Amino acid sequence: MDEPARTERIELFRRLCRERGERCTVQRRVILGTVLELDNHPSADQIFDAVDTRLPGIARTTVYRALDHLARMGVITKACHPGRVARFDPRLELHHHLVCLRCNEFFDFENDSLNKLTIPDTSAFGFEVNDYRVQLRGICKSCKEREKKEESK
Amino acid sequence: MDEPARTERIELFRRLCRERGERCTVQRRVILGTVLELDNHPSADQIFDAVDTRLPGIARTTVYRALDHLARMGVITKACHPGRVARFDPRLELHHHLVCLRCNEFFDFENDSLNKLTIPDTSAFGFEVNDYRVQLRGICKSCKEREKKEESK
DNA sequence: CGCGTATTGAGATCATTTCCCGATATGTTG
DNA sequence: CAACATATCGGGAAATGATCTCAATACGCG
Repeated sequence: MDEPARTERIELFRRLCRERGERCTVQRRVILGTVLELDNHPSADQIFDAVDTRLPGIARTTVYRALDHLARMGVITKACHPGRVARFDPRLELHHHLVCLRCNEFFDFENDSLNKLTIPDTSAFGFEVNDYRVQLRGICKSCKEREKKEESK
Repeated sequence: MDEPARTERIELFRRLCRERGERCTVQRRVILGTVLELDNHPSADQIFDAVDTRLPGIARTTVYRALDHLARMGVITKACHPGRVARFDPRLELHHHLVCLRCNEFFDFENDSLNKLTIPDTSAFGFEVNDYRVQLRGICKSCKEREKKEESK
């Protein structure tokens, strides 16, 4: 994400904090700024490494807590995927994912017609929908190549 | 899932194993049968507890390995969700999920129009799509109620 | 500027999953 | 249907990822 967009998102966070009486700490702002620079849906650990160069000595715990807070505030989101480590997504706008069922990796996927779905009525569940993601599930390029190689042995 | 459907799925597993030269062990069959009886997308731990009553003394490790194998064989799937423990889904047919971004819980959701999407072309990524899931992301009933209660304090 | 309170840092702890290796069971072949 | 080669199992240890606790600190309000 480019610099103006990052600044804008950080300002949004600042505004939301003020409105909701939440604290906009240095750590939270730097962590947010860092996530916005990473693509490929970084894990907490990758984010920690990147943040540690900007705020040396920051605690791992703080990163975990801040990421949770940022997600609760809606300025980043937690990604849905089949892997076991939490992964975060700086992209709030509608987009979709290719999910590999072999290696659990996932990739952004843009598609106009998938962006035009009408959100169905979920009130019977008392569930309030904010947005949606389509997950196209299958096998990624590198897993396919690896399996082909193993077969031919 | 009812008994005839479970038997059929286990037979499918047996057939696939034979075709692909994989071993169809007692443990794998019992673990598969158990997952098919559980709804609500059981975790490995819940599955272990349930299997332990049928094959007392089974190792936790075996359950983890078998679940992985069953997913690789395509007779169950790993679910995509924002939580940190792996969850498995006995349902192979097209269906969708309501995903709560507060508590990370998710629920099955059936919808005809969501079932009719045409799978877009992903060949540019070298990605082979098997099927898809739409995840409606938002806040579930109990989280909404809990937050309302906390607000009014 | 000063106060009350939420957040931070550090390390311990917990939960979940994976690894290692000797023992066992599976599927195949004669 | 017995014996063999090999993948899988069991058990315990280890790794990984996330959370808890509590004293010290810093944020935002007035």
